[in-house]
Amino acid sequence: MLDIKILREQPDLVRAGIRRKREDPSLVDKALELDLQRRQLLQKGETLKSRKNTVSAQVAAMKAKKEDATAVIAEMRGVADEIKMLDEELRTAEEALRSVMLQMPNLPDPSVPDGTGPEDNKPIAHWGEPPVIDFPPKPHWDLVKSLGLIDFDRGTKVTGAGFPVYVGKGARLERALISFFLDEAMHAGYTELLPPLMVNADSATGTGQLPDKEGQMYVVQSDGFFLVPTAEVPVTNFYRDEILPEERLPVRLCAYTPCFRREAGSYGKDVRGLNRVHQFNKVELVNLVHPTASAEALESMRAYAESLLRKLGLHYRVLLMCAADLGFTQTKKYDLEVWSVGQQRWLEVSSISNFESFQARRLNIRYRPAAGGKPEMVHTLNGSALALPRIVAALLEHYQTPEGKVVIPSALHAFTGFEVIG
RNA sequence: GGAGGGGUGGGUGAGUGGCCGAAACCAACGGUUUGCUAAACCGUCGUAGGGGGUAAACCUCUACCGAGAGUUCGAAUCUCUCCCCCUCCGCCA
Repeated sequence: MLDIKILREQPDLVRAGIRRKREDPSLVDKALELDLQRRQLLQKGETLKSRKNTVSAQVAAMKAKKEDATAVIAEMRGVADEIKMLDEELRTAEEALRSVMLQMPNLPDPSVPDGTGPEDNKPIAHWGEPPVIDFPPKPHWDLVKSLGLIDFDRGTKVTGAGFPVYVGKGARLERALISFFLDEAMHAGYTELLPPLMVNADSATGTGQLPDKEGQMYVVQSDGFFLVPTAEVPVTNFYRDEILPEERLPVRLCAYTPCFRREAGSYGKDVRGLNRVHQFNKVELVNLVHPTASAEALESMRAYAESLLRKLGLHYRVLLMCAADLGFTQTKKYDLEVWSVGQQRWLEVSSISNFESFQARRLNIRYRPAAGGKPEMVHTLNGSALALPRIVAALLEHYQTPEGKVVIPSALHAFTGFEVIG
């Protein structure tokens, strides 16, 4: 959520940002109108309440002096109802304003390029080379089948399509990658959380899954919970409604969780193998930082995620997302994509975003300046480090041998306990 | 799931209809005192939203004592619903 004060003070700036995101700038005018209406109602109601308080104090004083207060009381009878009505109107206005504000996207950072879609994302860095393979490389869905690493069919039987079962060395490889990513994060100074896999509606609203993206989450109807679509949700909500001392910043948290996504509407393309599944594993980073530090934090998170790919020896590229391809809550975002030899295409394995104060305002996470003064919103960032399925896909394809085996990169040996599959 | 107890400011904790945004203590911050430290003493010490003020300072109003609704001229205090925590019982990994 944006700060309503920015709308009041610099509406043009906000409109321009919204336009860059290809969303509706007239939201600004709607919000300003509702804001004005809200303040008028507020003033009316408060004047009345002030009078009520004054008169009530008079009644108390009169009764203390054993005077007759019935006249005054009679005069005030009915004022309570009037106040109630005004409060009701005010509540309606506030809800309308909030609903408009919740529809208003975060503004893109000035360093984000213009664009109209994914084709305008800017590749800004490459690392490594596609592996030299002098035989027809297999896609990972063939490899996991022939090597018995993942059983998609039985997963479909047990739950449904998109719920793979990892088997034997496949399961072990998955676990090894999770441990590797978590250990690396710990060495980089992150505190590990193992959070709940279900969250309540407040948490889902705080990070922006609700109200818009409800259809993307699995819902536990009977208890009003949502299965986490990413660890971002429980982890960022960890400090919801809190005021942190400035000395505590930056807060750097990491967490492994399974991620549950309905992926409604994405049937058809790109769903083969591990490209898109309903449950997958991911290690996520969350940073809560001082407002002046978020730009730098974004870069350092990106550099950290890159370091993981380098240790795994995977060919990758970095994309700076254009304004149109930014998510609703994001001001700036990098995607990391690894090269899939078997599919001859790039696969997104990490997305690193700065939300500045947008999420913090929804979540009400503030810090108290060390110098004293009013609490201010922190800036939040998150990034995958990393999402497992496509890493596994790229890794199996990248390190496959002509005999159909797979060589495990040395960084993982300590975690897998084996160096080759097959 | 059943029975009982409870949710008050950063913490402990008082407050059963008005003078309560809320005692007291602790913590924190500023100061006085002090050779240094400690102690003592004085002061400050919640959040949010309006209005005023050129802005900061500051002034002023309103709301908030788990959440919501109700009773009343007036609610932290009484009533109802819900949420959460604790204790005991049951069930259970």
